[in-house]
Amino acid sequence: MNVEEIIKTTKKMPLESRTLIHITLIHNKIYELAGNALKPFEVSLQQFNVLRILRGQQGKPANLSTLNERMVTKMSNTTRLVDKLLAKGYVDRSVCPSNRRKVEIVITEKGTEALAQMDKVVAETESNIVKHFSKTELEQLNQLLDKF
Amino acid sequence: MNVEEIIKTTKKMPLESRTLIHITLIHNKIYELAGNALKPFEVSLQQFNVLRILRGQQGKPANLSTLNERMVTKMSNTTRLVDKLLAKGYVDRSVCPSNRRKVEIVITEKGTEALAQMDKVVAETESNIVKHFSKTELEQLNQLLDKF
DNA sequence: AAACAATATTTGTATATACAAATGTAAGGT
DNA sequence: ACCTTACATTTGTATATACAAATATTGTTT
Repeated sequence: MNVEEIIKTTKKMPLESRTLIHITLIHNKIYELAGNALKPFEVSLQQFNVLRILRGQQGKPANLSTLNERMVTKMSNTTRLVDKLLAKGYVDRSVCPSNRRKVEIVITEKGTEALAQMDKVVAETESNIVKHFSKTELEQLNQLLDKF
Repeated sequence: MNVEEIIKTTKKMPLESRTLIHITLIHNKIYELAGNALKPFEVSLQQFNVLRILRGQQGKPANLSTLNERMVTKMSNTTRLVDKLLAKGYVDRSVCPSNRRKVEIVITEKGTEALAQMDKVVAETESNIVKHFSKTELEQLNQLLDKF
């Protein structure tokens, strides 16, 4: 990926700025490719993430706030995100009996099956995005990224 | 930045996935901090980028499509983005005399002045984000990111 | 020159996200 | 029991972005 070419500049920019623009460009690429991979399933990346979190619960229901703290969106939107998954039959939602303020969300059989399919295409896309990296380079990259 | 802590997982995830989640988290951080820095000026990051592109033109007007190809948004939204900057008096827009399909956008005096102020806070924010990196590390990071 | 295709931008609309306020429930103090 | 505060979620609304279609102008073909 050639930063200068993409943003069509010939000027030398400060290394700090270049780094941050670079990250943004890569993020856009990830977002676009993963989004495309998920398009056949009619779920957004965020919805896919929710499904993965729910699977990680291994049957144990998750509250909205639990989902929310593991994601990057606002609470109010998490509600609506779950609405979408509910409409597709991928999750169930019920009021928590011990604390009626909370809701309990679980992934359904249908959701689990769909998720397994999604995993395949997403994993493929991920490998494709990092295909130019050796294992050592990926490790180096992760160590550097940890410094942020 | 501790990926596992942020997304609250104890599981070991594949290095590929971890890398991409990492990038996403860093991008969110950049986006949030830069957005906050620009809030006092009431411009979005995208609007800031347009102003920078226009300044880079050094007086030469830019078409909408020129702006658009240097950005990450859709053409139709570039139109509306420029509308906002126009409303704030930061840019001028006129029909191109030689080809009336095109529009010519230039940054105004007011826009140039505001941009100079924005540059300061954004540069500060950028330095702050990469403050844990040495010059050599930033160079290494950029080389690795080029592989995407 | 009329008809058609290509280019540049705009408009309409659906979806996504951010922020503030409202709702319903639980817990603690008096 | 009543009042206040805190908690968990939802609703309302504004702004941002994506996608498709519409408009206006120019260039090309016959």
